[in-house]
Amino acid sequence: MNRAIENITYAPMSVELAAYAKALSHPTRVEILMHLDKQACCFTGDLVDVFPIAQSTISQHLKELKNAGLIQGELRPPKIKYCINKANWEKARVLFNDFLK
Amino acid sequence: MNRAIENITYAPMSVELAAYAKALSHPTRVEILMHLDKQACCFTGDLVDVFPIAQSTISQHLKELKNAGLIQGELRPPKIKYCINKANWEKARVLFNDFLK
DNA sequence: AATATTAATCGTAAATTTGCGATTGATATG
DNA sequence: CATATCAATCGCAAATTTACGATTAATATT
Repeated sequence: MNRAIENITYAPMSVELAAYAKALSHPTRVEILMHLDKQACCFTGDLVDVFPIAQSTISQHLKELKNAGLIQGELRPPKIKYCINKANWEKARVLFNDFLK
Repeated sequence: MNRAIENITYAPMSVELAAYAKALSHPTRVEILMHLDKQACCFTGDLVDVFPIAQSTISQHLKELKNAGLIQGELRPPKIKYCINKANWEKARVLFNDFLK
C-alpha cells in the first residue's frame, strides 16, 4: 500500500476469505498442507526432507499458515508437531464453498 | 525470491490452486467478484463508483482477475463489460472443494 | 475536425513477500 | 556441565504487490 490513501471498509467475510486465500497463494504452502493432511501431522524437520527448501524458509511458510489459522503446532520437545487446524479448515471450506457456489 | 536458488517442481494442481488463491487474496478483488456476481456483469466505471479507489487501481485488480482467468472482458465501446468466467470459476470451485474437503 | 468519455498503461513510491545463511534459544543426551 | 538437535528468528537482498496520478489510445459525439 502506497500513500496510505486507500481506506475501504470491507465486509468481514471478504477480509476473512482473502486472508485464507493469501495463505493458500503459494504452491509450497499448498503442498505443505497436502503433506500435513496425508500424514495427519508432521514435524518441521520432515518437511525439510520433503521439500528442497531451506529450513528457515519452511519455518516462515509454517508461520504464515499458523497465523492464518490453517495449522497449529503442538510442542513435543525438542520437536514441534504440526497439524491441520480442523475447525478453521472447515471454516475456510464453507467460506470458499459459499463464495464459489 | 532472492538468489534464485529455490527450484521446486510442484504438482500442477498446487500451482493452479495457488494461482486462483492469489487472485482471491485481496479483499478488493473478492468484493469486485461479489459485485460482478450480483450484477451478472458490469463496467469498470461502475466499480469506480462502488469502491473508493482510483480508477487505475481498479483496472489493475481487474487485470489480475482476468489473468487468473476468473473474469473476462467483452468490448462494448467505449466501455468494457466484465463478467465472471463461468468455466474457470467452476474449475476453481472444484479445486478448492477437493482441496478443502 | 474538435471534444468528451472510457479504461488501459506508464512511472513512481512504499510495503510486503520470498528466499537464504547465520544465529539464537530451548530442550535433550552424553 | 558440555554437546547435539530442532526450529524460530534475525538480517539482508531481490522480486512482487499495491496504490496513486498522469498520460495515452480508442471510440463517440458535437
